[in-house]
Amino acid sequence: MTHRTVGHPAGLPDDPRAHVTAPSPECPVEITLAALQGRWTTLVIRELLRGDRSYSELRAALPALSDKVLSDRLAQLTRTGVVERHRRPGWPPRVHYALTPNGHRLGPVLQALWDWGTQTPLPVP
Amino acid sequence: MTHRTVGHPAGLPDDPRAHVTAPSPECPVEITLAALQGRWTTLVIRELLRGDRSYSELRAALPALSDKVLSDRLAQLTRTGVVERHRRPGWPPRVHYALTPNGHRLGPVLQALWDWGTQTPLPVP
DNA sequence: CTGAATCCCTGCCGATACTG
DNA sequence: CAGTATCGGCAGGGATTCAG
Repeated sequence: MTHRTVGHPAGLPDDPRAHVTAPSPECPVEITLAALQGRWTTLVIRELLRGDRSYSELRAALPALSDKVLSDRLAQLTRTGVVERHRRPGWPPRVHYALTPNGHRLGPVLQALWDWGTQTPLPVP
Repeated sequence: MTHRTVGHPAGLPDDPRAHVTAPSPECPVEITLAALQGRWTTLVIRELLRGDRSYSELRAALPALSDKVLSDRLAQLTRTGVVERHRRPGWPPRVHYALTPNGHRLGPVLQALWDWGTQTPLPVP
């Protein structure tokens, strides 16, 4: 959502996207949130941060995740440049999924999310 | 979503939430994503990172944001411990919103999201 | 001024069934 | 094995209107 949150530690000196007054898909914050968006997304990324996985390995690791949503998530992550598909020719079909370099850079991002969550009491519903 | 993303830099040595196999509201990553969730949320936080704001100042800063969604967001952020409300007695009613200490700690989180987004090419639709 | 209540519409996600 | 097709329920969010 277009931030220049605190100081200018790492962003451009005066990025115009830091001053937008409405949600914009070009804002870096929204780009990242869009990549992480959707139920199960971060769990799939977590599995792949531990190493490459085939489709069935992902299904086994996340048993409650349906085929439809799993392939949706893998397609989304492929579109957003987080994940790469690798097809092995022959039979039976074998497809491996691996994080791209960009995908690996989500490690620190998830760590930041984890850290804030551990310092925060659960909201009282 | 329950991660222990890379190594154990800051999390507990063996937090069970790092191994959950389904989305869980107790996972620190999900707690944070829930706090940031929803359209306009991060823009509201950005405004408040720049300093306290009254309701009408927030409306002026984000003109395309409707009353309903603005009060929804402020209620959500209050529930999640990010924002505090301060009513000024008297007339006309004046309400100021300010980040809590926890809210200020979202600065580095948004910075991490910003940084990843700037290193990532926009997906080709 | 600062919201809450209502209505409607859209898009997500889960379940099930089917294909290369 | 690795997906796609289809359907339905439900929640998110925008516009408008009403209230303290």
